[in-house]
Amino acid sequence: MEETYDPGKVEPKWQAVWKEKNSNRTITQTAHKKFYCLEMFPYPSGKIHMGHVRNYAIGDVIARYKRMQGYDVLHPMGWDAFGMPAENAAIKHGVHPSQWTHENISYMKTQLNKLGLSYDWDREVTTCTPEYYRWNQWFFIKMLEKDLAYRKSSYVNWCPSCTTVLANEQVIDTQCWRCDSIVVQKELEQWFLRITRYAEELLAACDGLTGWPEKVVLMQKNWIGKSYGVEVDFRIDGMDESIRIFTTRQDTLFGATFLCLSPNHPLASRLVPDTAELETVTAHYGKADEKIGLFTGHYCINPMNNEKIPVYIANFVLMEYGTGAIMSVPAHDQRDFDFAKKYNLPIRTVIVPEQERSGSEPRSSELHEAYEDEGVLVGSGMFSGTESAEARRKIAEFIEEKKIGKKVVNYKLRDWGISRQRYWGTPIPVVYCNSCGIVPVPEKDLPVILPEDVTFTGTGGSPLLEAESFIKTTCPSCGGAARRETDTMDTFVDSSWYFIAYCFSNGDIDFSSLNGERHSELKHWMPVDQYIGGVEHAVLHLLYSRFFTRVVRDLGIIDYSEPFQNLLTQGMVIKDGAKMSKSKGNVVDPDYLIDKYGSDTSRLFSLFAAPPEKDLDWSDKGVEGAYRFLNRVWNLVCKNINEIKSADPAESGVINPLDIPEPGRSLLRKTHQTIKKVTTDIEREYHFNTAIAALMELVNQTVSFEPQDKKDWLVFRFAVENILRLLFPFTPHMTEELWSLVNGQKSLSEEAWPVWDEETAKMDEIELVIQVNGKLRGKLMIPRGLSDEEIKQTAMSDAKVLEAIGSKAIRKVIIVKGKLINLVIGE
RNA sequence: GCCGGAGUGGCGGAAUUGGCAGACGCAAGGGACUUAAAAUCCCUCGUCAGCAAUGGCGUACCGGUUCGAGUCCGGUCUCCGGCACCA
Repeated sequence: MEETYDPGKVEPKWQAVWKEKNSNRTITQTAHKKFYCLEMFPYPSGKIHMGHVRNYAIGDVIARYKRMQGYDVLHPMGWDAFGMPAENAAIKHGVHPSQWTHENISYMKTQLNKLGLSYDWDREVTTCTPEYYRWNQWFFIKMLEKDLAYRKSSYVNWCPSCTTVLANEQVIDTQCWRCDSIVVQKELEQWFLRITRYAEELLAACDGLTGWPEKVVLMQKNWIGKSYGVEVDFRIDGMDESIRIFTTRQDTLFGATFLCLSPNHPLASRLVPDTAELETVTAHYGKADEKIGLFTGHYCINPMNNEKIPVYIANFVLMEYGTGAIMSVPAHDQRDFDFAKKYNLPIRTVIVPEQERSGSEPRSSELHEAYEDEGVLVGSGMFSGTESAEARRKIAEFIEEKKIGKKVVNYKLRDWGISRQRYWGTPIPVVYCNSCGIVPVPEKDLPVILPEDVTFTGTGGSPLLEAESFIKTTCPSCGGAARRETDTMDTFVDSSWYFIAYCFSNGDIDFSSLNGERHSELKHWMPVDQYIGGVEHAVLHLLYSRFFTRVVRDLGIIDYSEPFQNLLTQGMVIKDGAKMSKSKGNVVDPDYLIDKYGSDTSRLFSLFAAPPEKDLDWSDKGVEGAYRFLNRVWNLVCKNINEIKSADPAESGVINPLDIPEPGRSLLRKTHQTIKKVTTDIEREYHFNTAIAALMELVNQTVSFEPQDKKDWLVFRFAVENILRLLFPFTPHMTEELWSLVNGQKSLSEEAWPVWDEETAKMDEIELVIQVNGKLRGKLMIPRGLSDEEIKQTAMSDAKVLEAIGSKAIRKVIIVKGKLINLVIGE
């Protein structure tokens, strides 16, 4: 019976058993409590990395733990399968993106199964299949109907050599990541989703995200970026035209000494007809290095004091935020200050710190930098003497009364541009007809299939531009000749609703003909109870998903607004002080690790080395330690298997602690304490590292226990059975094998999570810590339930304590029940 | 610059509500077993003083509150993350 621990034998065996028994299938019983456990699905890049192992190990422990607790668990997995790398592989190696992607998926799926992850593969989704992406198109059509999708012209990163648009992430230091050409800004017609319609709701609901890390909620809030301010019209002198500016600092309006327009502002080209001149500023638009300005020759009138101030075009003014025009108050804004210094413009102080309020004169000459803090207004007409915050309120009122502007709320959040000039993505389902214009593809004609028969050159933009049979179509409206949209969707669209797709049984996604049963499936499983993934998605993916969930809600499909009840952002896997990455050459290959130690060891180490939300420092020696521990457990069971089996299982669960002498009694107590500790550690923010540490303590104590008689063996068996149950979610294969040796037929995956008995878990005696003036002076074992006076007398009987007290008088006695006594003595 | 987070042994990390600092693991040193090695087992392991019992010091730094502070408050330093010309 004394076999050595061989994960290479044990792990495939149990993976086959689980598959055969279909242990991981989703059971939907609406009367049961449900738990939807979801890990972020991977991009099928080729192989999984340690970050995946960590992410999925965390999710698998939670899923298995919840199943043992009697929940119906939904634990699905899928593939975020559209995207650039597949297209690059096509260009580089001549393999079709579809083939490349599906081969990767197939390999990575075997890797995930080798890790023993308990996914219900019946619900697998792959976003590059027509069955999946048709719903991207369907949602897009629905959003068009609701005016949530629209087309507009905007500036994008354009590589003139590859003739394609680049995502921001693909622009490295103003150069194209592929060909190193200088990327230029180009105005293009693009499709947008109107996420800004939900800006206020998305922001307000942030406060309800109590199951999310505060940091992530804050990042979402900052990204949405709400601010309160005013818009004010400045009339252009000598023209029947005015410029509308936005500011949050209307308290500084009297300090405006010039006005700046974005080079992309519609008025810019009218005020500066010389395009060459305007181009000198435009070329530096949005670049943080230097401030470039151009005087337009025009002036406008500050409506607060009727002052004439010059109008500039300035490269640092963003067209995308506010109105694309600002008033410049160099005394109280560092950017305006820098600009004023460069172009020799006046600087006028209108806010002074509180302590300088008494009769201060404006002191523009002294300023070395802008004073951006709050203060008291000076030189501001009827508002002088008012404190900043109060002045902002009053001036906003004044502006509205005089009808020179209005109060506004602004958001940094912009509409989501989803057009990509790439092949490997969801075709945007619209056609362009010469007579009807933009026509959506009717629902019945979906999906618009991405053609497979295209050529990849890497130049000349998307291969779809050359696919005449795809492009040429007929207008659904008039039947005339029409051209298809050749842009595809941003892949973030795919991942914005995949968690809803998993709720359909058998992977049979269908939003358009929801009957009662299908509806109730969605209702039953949504929202996700626990979502787990990397913090790098803290803004985009999570925000898009929150947006999409609301759109789906407003289509009447679900009645939840928030997709993810609880969010766990796991830390990175670090080795030698840096994130594991191919370029750093510090990767550990999961395949190698599984071959050498098995997946149980790999899982255990990645869960033990750090709490999930923190970065994990990889240590090869630490992995050895995890492997050693599993060997200890293995030997603990195998070396004692006959004695364990002969202890009656019916009795071992109901041992009366009073019948057991020490040290068996102590082991029994430890077992109950460990059940409690592991359970509460998992419940408390998934602190698996301390849960595993507690199990190691129990294993150590069990190993050193030497049973003397039958009662002792009952205690031993009880400890062993609980070690296996508690360890099962972490290392399912090894514990299944040992469980089958100890307990026969029933699989551990069908067993319940153990419960502890509070009374047995309690110590007979407590250790009393004795302090004198807060310093540790002694420890004593005392019976539970002594009175305060008895505790004091006991403490005072200790020789070391008496010595520490000496002849001094006791002034005060502080007793913490069951823990500590502090004797406070005089000097 | 703004907004977060974190600083605990040689290392990863524990310490649940203000109550024994360093659980558990790794590394290191010593020993047992062995012809030998691996594996395994036992002991030591914050720091200073001491043969020892024991005592002093110690959770980035300075100060405060408290009978008592890794934990709370004020200030300083360092590191990490996010955003960044958002008017």
